[in-house]
Amino acid sequence: MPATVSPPASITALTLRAAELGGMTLAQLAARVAVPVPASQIRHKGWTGELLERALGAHSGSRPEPDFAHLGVELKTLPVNARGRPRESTYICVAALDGRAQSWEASLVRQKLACVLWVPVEAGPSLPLGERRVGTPFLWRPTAEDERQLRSDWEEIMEAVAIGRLDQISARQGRWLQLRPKAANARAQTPGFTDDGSPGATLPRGFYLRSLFTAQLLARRGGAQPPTTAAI
DNA sequence: AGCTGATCATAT
DNA sequence: ATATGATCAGCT
Repeated sequence: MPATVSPPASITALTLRAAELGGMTLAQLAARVAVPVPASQIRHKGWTGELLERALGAHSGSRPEPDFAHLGVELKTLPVNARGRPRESTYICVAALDGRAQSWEASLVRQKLACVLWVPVEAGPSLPLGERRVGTPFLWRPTAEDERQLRSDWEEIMEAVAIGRLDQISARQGRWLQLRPKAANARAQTPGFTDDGSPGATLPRGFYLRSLFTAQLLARRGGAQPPTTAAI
C-alpha cells in the first residue's frame, strides 16, 4: 500500500520539498512512498513521473488539472542522459483536431506550461531504474521570448489543423513545439479530418516540447550541482 | 546519434 | 474514448 504525502501548502513548500529530493535514487524515493520498483520501464513508462507525483504530494490522478491545482503548478520529470542532456521530448497535452477555432491565449498548451516544476532524472537503458538519481528541480514560468516562440509554432500547426490538412502535419514541423501521435496504438481514433481533408476520424495527436527546448531551460538554469550529480 | 511515429499502463 | 504519466523502437 503506497504511502500518502500531503499536498504542499505553498509553492515555496513545494520547491523546498523538491530540492530535498535532489541526489536521491529512485529506489530510495520508491521506498519512502512504499511503491515497488519495476524491473524495466517497457511496461511502466510513466512510473518515474508517478513516483515523483507521490513523493511531492500531487494526486490529481488522470484528472485534467495541474498536478498541484491549488498552486497552479504542473509537475514534469525530465529524463536526462549522463551528460545532463534531455533524452526525450516532453509531452504536454492532446491537441483538438476537429478544426474549431482556438486561440493561443486560451490554449491548453499555454495553460499547461504557465508554471512548471521540472525535475531532471537520470535515464537511459543502461542505468537500472532504481539506481537513477534525481537531479536539481527548478520552477519555470515562460519568459516573453519563450512564449513568443511556442506561440509561433502552435499557431503554425493549428492553422493546418483548422483547414483540415492533418495529413500535411508531421513531427518535423515546429522548431520548439511539435505534434506527434499520442494514442494507445496506430488504430486509435478521435474526431478530426481524414487525409482527403474531409471531416472524419483520425489518429489522436499531442503536443510535445522538443528536447532542444528543454535543453535550453536546463542550460539557462545553470548553477553548480553536487559532484555526483554534476551533469544534472 | 537523433528523430519521428508508435506504443504501454492506469484512471475516469 | 479521453486524459494522466511518458518511453520505445525503427529509420535516416
